[in-house]
Amino acid sequence: MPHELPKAYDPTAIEDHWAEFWVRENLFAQPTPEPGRDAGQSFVILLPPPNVTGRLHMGHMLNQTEMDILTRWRRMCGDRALWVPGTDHAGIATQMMVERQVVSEGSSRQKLGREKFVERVWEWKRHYGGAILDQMKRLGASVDWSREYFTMDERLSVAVREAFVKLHEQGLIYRGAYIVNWCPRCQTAISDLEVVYDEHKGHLWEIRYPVIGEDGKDSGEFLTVATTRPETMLGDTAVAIHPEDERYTHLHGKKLRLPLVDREIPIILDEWVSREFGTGAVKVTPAHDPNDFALGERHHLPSINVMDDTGHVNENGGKYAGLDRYVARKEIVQSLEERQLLAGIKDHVHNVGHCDRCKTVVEPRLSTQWFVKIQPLADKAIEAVEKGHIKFTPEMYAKTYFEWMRNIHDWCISRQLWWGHRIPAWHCANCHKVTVAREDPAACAHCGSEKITQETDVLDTWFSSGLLPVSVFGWPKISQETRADFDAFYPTNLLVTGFDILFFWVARMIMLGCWFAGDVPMADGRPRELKDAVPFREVYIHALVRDANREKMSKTKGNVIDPIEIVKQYGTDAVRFTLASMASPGTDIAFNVARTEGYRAFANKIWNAARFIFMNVDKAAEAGISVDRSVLGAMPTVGEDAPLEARWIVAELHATAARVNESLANYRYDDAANAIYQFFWGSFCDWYLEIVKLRLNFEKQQVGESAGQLVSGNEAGEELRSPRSSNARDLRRPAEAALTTLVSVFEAALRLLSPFMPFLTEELWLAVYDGQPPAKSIALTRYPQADGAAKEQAPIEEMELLQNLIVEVRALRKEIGVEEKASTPIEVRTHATARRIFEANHDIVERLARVSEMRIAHEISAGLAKHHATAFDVAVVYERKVDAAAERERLTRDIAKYEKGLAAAERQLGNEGFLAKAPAPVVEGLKKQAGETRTLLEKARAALESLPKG
RNA sequence: GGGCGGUUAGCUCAGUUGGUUAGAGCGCCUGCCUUACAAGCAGGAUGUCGGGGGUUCGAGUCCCUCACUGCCCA
Repeated sequence: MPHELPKAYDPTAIEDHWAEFWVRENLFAQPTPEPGRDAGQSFVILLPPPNVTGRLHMGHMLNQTEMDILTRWRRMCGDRALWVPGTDHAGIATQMMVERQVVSEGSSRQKLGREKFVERVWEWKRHYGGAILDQMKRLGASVDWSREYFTMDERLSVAVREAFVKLHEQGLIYRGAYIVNWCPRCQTAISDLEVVYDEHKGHLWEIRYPVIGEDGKDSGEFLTVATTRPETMLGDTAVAIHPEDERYTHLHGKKLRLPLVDREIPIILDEWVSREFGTGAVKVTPAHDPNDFALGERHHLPSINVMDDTGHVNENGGKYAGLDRYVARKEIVQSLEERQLLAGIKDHVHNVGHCDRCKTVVEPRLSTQWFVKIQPLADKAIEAVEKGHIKFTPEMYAKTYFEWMRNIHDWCISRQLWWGHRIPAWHCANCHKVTVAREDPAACAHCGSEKITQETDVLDTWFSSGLLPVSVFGWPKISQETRADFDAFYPTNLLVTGFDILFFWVARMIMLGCWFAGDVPMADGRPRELKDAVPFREVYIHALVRDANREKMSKTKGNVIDPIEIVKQYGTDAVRFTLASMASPGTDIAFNVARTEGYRAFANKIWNAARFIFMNVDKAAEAGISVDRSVLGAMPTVGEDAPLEARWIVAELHATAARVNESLANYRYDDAANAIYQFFWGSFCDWYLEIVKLRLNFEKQQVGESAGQLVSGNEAGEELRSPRSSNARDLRRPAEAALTTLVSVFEAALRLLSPFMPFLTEELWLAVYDGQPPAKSIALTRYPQADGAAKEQAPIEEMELLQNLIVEVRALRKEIGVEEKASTPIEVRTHATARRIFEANHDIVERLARVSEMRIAHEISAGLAKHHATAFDVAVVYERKVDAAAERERLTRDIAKYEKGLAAAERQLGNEGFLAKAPAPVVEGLKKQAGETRTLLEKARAALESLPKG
């Protein structure tokens, strides 16, 4: 059956097909292992669940490419590989999106009511929620789709509820009025992490507060306070000064009259106050500032909340009630000015917190929320990393992790939303106590009253995603019958993610995982130690994908690259390879399509190599020669009598496989990708394919044409024989052997490449087997592993010598202007070892350097242009005059280079300290190199002198 | 304000415990449609490794310092 491939590789023609095939065939499903049967080593990765509302961006693609490469690689290495996909319900984001939709229909969330609104969100999810995973399918992610989860699934909701109840039982959940970050637009509390700070040019208003005298009337004196948020003065309950601030000593114990509100407030003394900032007197608003709240606690001050859920002044604001906070600010400043209570306005740059989700300025506000007392969980999480149970790559991120973990604040987990896991707590109208329960209670657990209502708040989205490593494998319902998944797959091996969710997600998973998995005994019944309670053993943090100019991609800048678009243009494989080759740990990726173009060319190169190979396989078949398929699928080997190029390419393949495996083990995707690229293009295509053309001679059965004939130089006419000449009686055998090596090396190289370029390799691999593949997919074959014995140096060194000769001849030809098509004789002066190699492989030199005849000579004939290497001198026999000026320039440059190098080497070798202290191999290496440089220098100098003058 | 990075060829980046004359891709220059591939082949040019100081026989690599730059936290 002839293989017919189009001349240029068109990824769009095959990618959709394979993407669908992999999903349809459920190729990457990893079934639950049979209990009690050790099915080998697991490799488990959890996909960081994208928001269900999300669209795939470049960051996702990088993340997924890295995970897919590792998963495919481990799977091919024989591990029980499992990559679990899913989506996050993304509380605020999803609620906002559906809310907008509802509003556009003329309705509203409130009009619909909670139940109907939540049903609408589910409906939305059913229709559009799969979009991002569909995009993922298109990228070829080798996940187990049968295990797809959604954080609001029943199964995962049970885990959320169990976690909450358990923490509550352990006294680690509390509810109370505290200052939280309030988003007036989302109308919910948000956690510290969800606040992003932006530098903002604002003002510092200085307000004069009248001091009340002994008589209870205004004394005529004022205390001036400075504030960036004058509207919060409505809620002031004190003014604080530093106890040792001499400017204000006389005011100790006095009271002030709060302007506009006309409330008496005390002057309090606290060392927290900075004497340098503003006027050294600070207004205290416990209900609207975290520092003030702490001050209020210390000094037992009342808290007066003056803001409602929407950021408008509430009834506590007197005549300002109902005004938006910024309108109120304006009016208050104006009123103060009218009353001559405004001492000044200064420009002031400060950081303002914004809602991570909607960018609205956050209002710190006193409000009743649910919190997790985090310290006990954090302690375990710190220990897990300190003791090395979890390893970070790059290691640097462990520092960031510790920094945050050691300064952690209690986690505000309640959100005033409708979309999410509703907090399993019931308020009693009778005794006002709270009942927290696994099953919905019918009555108050404290007084038995049936007048109970469920808490309306839902949990922070990260509470459920933080539980994923335990919940996707069945926690908390882990019984004798249901524990196989947990035993086989927990802890997961690796988490691959961006640093942006290091605290949001990674840290929370570590805390919750260590906390809850610790209660699950090991498969053999032993108690689980911390090292096995961790949610993952390693964390790989990848960089940010930026645009080609290193700018952060953002919608407002308009520099966002849509991965799907770029994939359509260049092919998924090329984009994946771009990301992999640039994914050096710790460095951001400047995504440059020029690189992608280069890797599309790489894909095309491989495609065409395949065309060449198939063409020859077909030609051979016509001559009755077929490839021995039984040798495919393993690591290729060759006998000692095989031609140099065969021994060389096999050695290179083994060396490359070793390097790729090692690089991947260290998350060096860039090293691995570059090694494969170099092998495929630089070694396999540029050298091996060109040489192997000499051997693929199927049609003609004549003898002695290419083998055994060698023109000797002036060596007394000695006839030299090629080692292959003994096989000359049957030319089919070497051709068949060459074809087999060619195909088997190519097949192995495809497997090596397949985690990086799954589509192209799938297509070509199947073509290699011509409809009779040993597996359904290349992804289910074995990954090439280097065999120590096959990694020999000799063929690599011999080949290098040959390559040097060929390159020198090509350069020489270019310099003296030999036409590309012309073949010329060459003269080579060399020592015995190199001579043997050159002579044995003269046909290679002849073909690759367009040499008509290789003459081994004692001396290069006078007048010929020549080049020098340490092992040989070579000249091209050609009548055209040497460009003496250009030659002089080149030699002068070379001489300068050699002199510099030699001087440096001799300086070191003359240094007694170096000789005494440097390790012997280094000294030996330097001596050898100095010797070689000296040879080259002498040769170059002689050549320069022998050049015709002028 | 605290913490953590980065600075290597025109561009984007490698350079793992200090060890020979610092690499790759892209781009650039020159010549080739050599029937696998012009998305190609062959040849070529390109660096005071941010500045300064130190440790060492030896520093792109370790230490100090300065400059510029990015990120995280408050």
